[in-house]
Amino acid sequence: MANESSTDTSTDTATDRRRATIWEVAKAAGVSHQTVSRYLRNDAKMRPETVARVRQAVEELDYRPNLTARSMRTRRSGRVAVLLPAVATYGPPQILSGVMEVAHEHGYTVEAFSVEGTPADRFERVRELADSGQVEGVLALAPLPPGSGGRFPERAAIVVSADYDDKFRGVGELADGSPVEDLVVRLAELGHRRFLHVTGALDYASARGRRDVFVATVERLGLGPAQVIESDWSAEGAHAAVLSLPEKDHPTAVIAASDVGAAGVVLGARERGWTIPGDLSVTGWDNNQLGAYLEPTLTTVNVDHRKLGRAAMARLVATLQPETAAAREAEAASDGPLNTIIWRGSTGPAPS
Amino acid sequence: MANESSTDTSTDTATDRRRATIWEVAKAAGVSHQTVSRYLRNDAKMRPETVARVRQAVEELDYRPNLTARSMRTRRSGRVAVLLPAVATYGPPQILSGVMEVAHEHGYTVEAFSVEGTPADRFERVRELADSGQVEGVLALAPLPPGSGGRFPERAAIVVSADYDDKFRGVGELADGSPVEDLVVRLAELGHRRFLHVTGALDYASARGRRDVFVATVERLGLGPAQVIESDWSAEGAHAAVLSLPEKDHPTAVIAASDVGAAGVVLGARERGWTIPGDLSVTGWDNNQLGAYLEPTLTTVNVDHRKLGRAAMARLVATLQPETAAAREAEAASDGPLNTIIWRGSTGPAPS
DNA sequence: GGCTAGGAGGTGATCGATCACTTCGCAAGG
DNA sequence: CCTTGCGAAGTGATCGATCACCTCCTAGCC
Repeated sequence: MANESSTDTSTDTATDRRRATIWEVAKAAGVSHQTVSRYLRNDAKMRPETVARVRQAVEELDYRPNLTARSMRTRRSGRVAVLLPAVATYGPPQILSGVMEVAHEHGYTVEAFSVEGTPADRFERVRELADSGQVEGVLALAPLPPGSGGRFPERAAIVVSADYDDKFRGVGELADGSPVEDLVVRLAELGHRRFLHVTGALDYASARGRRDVFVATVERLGLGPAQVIESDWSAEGAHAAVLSLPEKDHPTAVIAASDVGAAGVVLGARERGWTIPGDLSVTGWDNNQLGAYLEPTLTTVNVDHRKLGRAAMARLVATLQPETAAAREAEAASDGPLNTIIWRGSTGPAPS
Repeated sequence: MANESSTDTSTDTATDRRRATIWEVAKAAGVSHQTVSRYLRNDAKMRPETVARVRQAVEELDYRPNLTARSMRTRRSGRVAVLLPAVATYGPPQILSGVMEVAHEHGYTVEAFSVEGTPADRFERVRELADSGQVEGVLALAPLPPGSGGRFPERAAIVVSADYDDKFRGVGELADGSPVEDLVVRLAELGHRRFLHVTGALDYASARGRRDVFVATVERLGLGPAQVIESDWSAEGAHAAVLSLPEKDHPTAVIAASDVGAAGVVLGARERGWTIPGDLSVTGWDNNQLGAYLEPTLTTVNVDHRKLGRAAMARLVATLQPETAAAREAEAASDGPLNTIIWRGSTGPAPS
């Protein structure tokens, strides 16, 4: 509403007032340009008096190093590219916050790219970026085609393809499906014996991860062959899955791969006359804010997206600067839990 | 799960295989470096034969222009900065998608920054960015302090502070509160006469915008002094607001500033024994996916975030390249609606 | 034939920093 | 007294493009 929006400074001011160069600073300080350069790079071997003179000149002229010139000479751009999926319908910005935090902490600036299309398209884009020499590294927050790992015979840029998929659902070491194990174990303690997992779209690595953990856990607990119905994150898919269940000996606990899917499960259960959590316990994933206001309130998994982003960029930085690998360790060590389960009203003891 | 994650190319390959320069291309093509430069810049006045020779040399050497060197000479970085709020809990990535789309369409790369703290901190950061000469423009997707508009006496970079606030809720010309008017009018047609608006946090421009439109519309329709209760986007605040209403002649329609707030309203109404939409109609904002699964399903406002982002960057580009201002017009003209109301079960005729 | 116009391409300077050497000055050691 | 060593600062080359200006050549015209 206020008119503070859309402000442009007069372009002429911009043009004629050029920033001072290292030479001008040198002249003002009565030293050589190289001495100024030393000052900028914090070279230890300078007389305090000289340092002071340069410092003053820098301040008077409001000098700032031209990073373009610097990076031309040093052949280091100090930039990393982050590839974001273009079509993310879900995908918290906190992940990007975490990414930027770590990048800036290590002196990198972040260039954002988005890319439409298939994983193959993305792969091509990443190659291009890595090959362009514009950036030192590429962090792909969208999945690349399976097996593209070894296929980066490119130049300067190093690629870390993080384990995220199109919807920013984390998988792999960063955010694996392990909470599924906790969910199943706890529900088993509550007496549940027949479990069902309604998956996300299985071309998503995270969906596969959750399914795999589910299957492994159910079998480990000796709860018979795991029941899995493939779906696609949507409520409709989960809804249909519930309707397809047999009336007799139907599952009493459903692990959905998303909150939206869980909502579909609840809807389907209602239509079949099953009460929740009386006849059926349901869990979701994502901690959607409205989950606490569903009827019943929804048990879900909360994901610390910022931490996810931090870990991803820490990995890239560690690859770029092996000597700073300590950073990555530190990052890994700073673990509070990445995922926490929030138990609410949609889960309860198994029906007797 | 797959081991395609975290891949680093051998650094030595990166180091020794330097990209060919314009000079090497020139030598290979048997022309001068300047001719190669002409070829790159698509200079019209070249003999087709020469063009072919250069083209072949470029391909053979897999040459690509060093953009750092170019931008050093041309003094144009081709980069714009986008300032993202660090703490956004809500804030769809589609907005960033839209921003990047338009930037890339116009040949800019996008540098992402986030910033913690107060609007004043952000303002300082924007100044710094604009002043650094690193970027040609800054797009602030977080609000700056009121009145900071005229205070950018900086160099090259031009600043457009878009009308977004900490939670990416759009306001102003891009996404004003006008859907509020439609909501109120339609509900009035359904017989409602006593309206209540539960605001978002009023330091957010978008919250103020929605409130202002609400007040204006209610008064225009002659529905008496508008009833407004200040809240903060949260469910708790909205919940408390409902509990504070009088039993007699309470409002029959509540416009909440967010879906979460609407959920709080619904909860409060339940506790008071009011049915929805029988005794009370409720509307939200944001089109949270779970809104369709609340009891009752939630009427809400869907916002086209990608379009929002496109419009914002189009504005910046138009400022940077006034001659291309056509772009902005085109962007503005390509309007499907930015906001659409989704009517669902939480709204209905006024109680008789 | 001579002169001009303009197409096509070449030459050298330049952008603003860092790097690799060189130089200067002073003190310690032989 | 000369040499050596080293701290401190200076000189010139360099990164890879573009810009400004110059040269060459040929066609066209009087």
